[in-house]
Amino acid sequence: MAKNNAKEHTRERIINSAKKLFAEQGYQKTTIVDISRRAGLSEAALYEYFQGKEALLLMIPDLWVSELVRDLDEQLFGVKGAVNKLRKYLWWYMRRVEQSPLDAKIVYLFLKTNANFLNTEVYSNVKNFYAYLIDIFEEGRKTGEMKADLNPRAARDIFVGTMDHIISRWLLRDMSYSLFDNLESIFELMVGAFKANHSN
Amino acid sequence: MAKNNAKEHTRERIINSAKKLFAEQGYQKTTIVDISRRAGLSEAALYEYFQGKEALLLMIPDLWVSELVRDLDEQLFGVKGAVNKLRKYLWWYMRRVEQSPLDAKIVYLFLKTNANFLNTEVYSNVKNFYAYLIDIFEEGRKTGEMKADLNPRAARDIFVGTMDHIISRWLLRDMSYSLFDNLESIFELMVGAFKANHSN
DNA sequence: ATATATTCCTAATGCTATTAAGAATTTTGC
DNA sequence: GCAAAATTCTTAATAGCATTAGGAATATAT
Repeated sequence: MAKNNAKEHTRERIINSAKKLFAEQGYQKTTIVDISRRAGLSEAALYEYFQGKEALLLMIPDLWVSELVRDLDEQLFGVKGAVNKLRKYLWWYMRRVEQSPLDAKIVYLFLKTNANFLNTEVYSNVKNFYAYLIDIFEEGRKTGEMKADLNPRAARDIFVGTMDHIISRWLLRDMSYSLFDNLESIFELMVGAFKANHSN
Repeated sequence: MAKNNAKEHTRERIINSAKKLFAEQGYQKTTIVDISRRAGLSEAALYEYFQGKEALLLMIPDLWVSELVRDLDEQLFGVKGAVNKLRKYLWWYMRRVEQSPLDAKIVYLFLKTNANFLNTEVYSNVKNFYAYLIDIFEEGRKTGEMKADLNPRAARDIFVGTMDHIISRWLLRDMSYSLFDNLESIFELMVGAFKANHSN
């Protein structure tokens, strides 16, 4: 028990060191020595905990994204209406990104360029995450809140694309402004594409 | 002259080798030896032509994007109406991506994660490229073809985000389907957000 | 035809990920 | 409590790769 705690603690120290360094300096410029020093270990000891540098990179978004997926259900529980769900989805996700910029940076800037991305467990979690949107659009279509001929996949592409674009820019610009700037007007504009025409 | 031709030819051979290898195996897994072998040189000779591996990476999108910017004006010349311009913009760009998937892969998957991206000349070209959209939305707003209260920057974020999302997915999936699948329905849906309501 | 500049090569150099070999420490079975 | 086994750790290789040194081969110019 003391053992498992200690081991878990060391593991976390390594992950946190890696997260900070990857996000600060990028994956390539961060060395195993940097990470192990910051975690208070020799570099060889790190290999007792992780298979290598790439495995360590993949571990970070794995933890973050699976926690996000767990949280999503709860966040949308009780929200009524497809448009309200969409809004909640966007604001909630943006806040999570704002709260964990290091994780977000790794997912958006390093993970997606990794050749193994499509084979990772992270990827299947990300898919779940986006699949939720399909359900929301389906619901909106069925209840008449959204266009009767709405193509849920097309709508999802627009929604996800816009969201990811805003986040990527924010990360590239080093989080120097609020993620929520202009979010309202972008959301309103985008939702205008999905909503049924109020012929009043 | 013979000299300059020869030099230019070697330069191009190096760029083409790098382009192919970066796109195939990724930036990290491609070595300078790989590139120089394929170009028929020793690795040291390559350094007569490029400062290093990263400079070589940046050269590729630099050439591509600046050629795109040059072409854009001509392509939109004579197209009437903001929505028609938007459509032409999207279809033209998708075709260019389809025709130069190696360049596109490097821009989308390797360049944007590079810490120096914002300081490159490529970046200012990309900005020009996207700035064009602002003009189109302004025009649409003024002529009444689009909403009177349209926020051009918000509209651009939606348009660019969606476009980039579709392209990134296509590249990650190894270009295994047509980029134009469903493009029409996505475009129609998106444009619905921008167009003025026809109260007829 | 010699001097100068260019393009190129082989052989370092130095950095970094990963592994080897085994020491120090903790855990386990008694 | 304690010896054996497992674990966690360290220093010292090893090997791959980007980049540079030093100079040879080739082309250019006067």
